[in-house]
Amino acid sequence: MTSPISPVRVRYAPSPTGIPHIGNIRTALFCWLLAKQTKGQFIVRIEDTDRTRYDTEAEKAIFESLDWLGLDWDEGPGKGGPFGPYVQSERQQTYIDAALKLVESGHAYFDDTTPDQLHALRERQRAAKQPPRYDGRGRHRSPEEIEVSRQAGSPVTIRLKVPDHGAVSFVDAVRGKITFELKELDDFVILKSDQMPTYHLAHILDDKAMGVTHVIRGDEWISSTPRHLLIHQALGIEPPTYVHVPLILGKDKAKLSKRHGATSALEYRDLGFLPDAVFNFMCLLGWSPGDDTEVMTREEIVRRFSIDRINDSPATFDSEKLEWMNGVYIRNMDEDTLIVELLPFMERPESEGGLPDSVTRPINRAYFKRLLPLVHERLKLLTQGTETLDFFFADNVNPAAEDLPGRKMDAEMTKRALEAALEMCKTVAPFEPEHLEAEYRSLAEKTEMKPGQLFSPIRVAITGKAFAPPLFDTMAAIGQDRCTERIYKAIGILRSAGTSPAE
RNA sequence: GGCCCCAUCGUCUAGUGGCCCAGGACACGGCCCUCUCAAGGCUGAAACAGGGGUUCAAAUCCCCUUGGGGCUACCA
Repeated sequence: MTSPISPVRVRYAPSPTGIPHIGNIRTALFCWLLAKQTKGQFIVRIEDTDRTRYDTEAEKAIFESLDWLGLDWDEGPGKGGPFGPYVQSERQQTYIDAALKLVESGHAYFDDTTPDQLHALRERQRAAKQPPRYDGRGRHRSPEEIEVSRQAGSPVTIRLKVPDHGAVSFVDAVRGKITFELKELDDFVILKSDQMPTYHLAHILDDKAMGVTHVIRGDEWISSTPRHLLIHQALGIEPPTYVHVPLILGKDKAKLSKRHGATSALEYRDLGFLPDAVFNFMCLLGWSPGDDTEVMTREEIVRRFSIDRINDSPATFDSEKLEWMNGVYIRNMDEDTLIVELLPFMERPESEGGLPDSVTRPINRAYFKRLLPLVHERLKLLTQGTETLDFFFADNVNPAAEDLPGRKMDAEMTKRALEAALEMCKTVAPFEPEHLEAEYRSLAEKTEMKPGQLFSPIRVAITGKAFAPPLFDTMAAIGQDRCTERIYKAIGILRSAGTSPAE
């Protein structure tokens, strides 16, 4: 149960039936980590044997997610490798051959029970309070009967013969020994009537063919592992090491799914999260390095990762903590890198969260570079660039009258503050942060206001917001003329509010 | 229903029989810093699901109960 030191061959084998969610991708992450750590291989294989649920978009999303998180694979689609193809639908013949061989060796048999009959059987069992289970009726069908069904166009499957007594057990690398009674299992389908294998058959054949040493997969597979063990036995091959990792649950403690809001890696990307932060955070869901370290580089995680330290219990996804960690990563980022990340978000159309459409694209980089230090440590998400910087670019700042007064200020006092501020703004020179601060502080003294009281209305007048970067840096960056205009405008807003009957 | 898995603060977790009247992190409260918001510092509240064993000693081992989850498809 110790971590392997010899190189592993591990695979991430998603089925393209939906956008992969965090729980699913986290499994890929664990695979990747183990491969990197042991200098083994990380294989990606597309399990598209369910033709009815196949979705091109899902397949695209799988690769996009992997790319975005930087989980590069050694063998797989688009990359090739010595054991291809890495798409199951292209390996169909091997599954058919194997299934047929299992029939020949007496481990499996043809079954022509129709879906309707199966359904009726289950209904009867349910009504009789019996566990719904296939009753093995196909075991007694003669080759002739099967042939008749086949000619008649009835669906024919191949099922594995499961012994009706005995038990199978295996040692899971994270949970230890797990045993199942065989009488709990029914004869299950290994080759469907459309000649495609089920997951159970296909993955075993592929893993064997591809030399997979460790099967790392979600907890939900524990219950089908006895089936997989049985197939190995029938095929006369050794099973791999099983590593069942705990599931990731949504806020309601149910297995993560679409209805939990943002659940795919790609959604987090679009929300403004950094791949490194998501990577780091996901590693900590179901694994920990053993001390209190949480923020780690990829290299550090690769070095410290171990199967022994994978948790037994499921984790609930807490996006608040992810947001905090994203902030940490943003703060640790150098400015030039951050600019590159931030610009695309701010240059999106206004309707998609970008700067107002009136602001010309591309954004002036030199100006942007000057602004970034003012907000750098305030950002938690890349999408927040727009809201924290928009007033530097757009001149349509339009504060509401009731937002202008600071704490413990009435409209009259606010107006006085702004009028004094306006006079100074027109003439003060140089228009530099230190000088501005000194001047405005003495203005506060002269007008017998607390600095905060004077600064508050100015801040709102200039930025349109109660929360903004340091005032004088902001003013200097915006420039004397634009500041003057904005303060003037704010006074106007205050005046008309004061005279309106609604007040 | 049956089978399987799981069970430490709200959340992620440390803890592998004594170092634990349980440590860290997020979130939350207070204080400090401060032109606002952040960031930072200090600090507070907050958990071993319950019951039985085993042991000199249990969050840690065993059993039961309870709770949660997964599976029970010609889906993966």
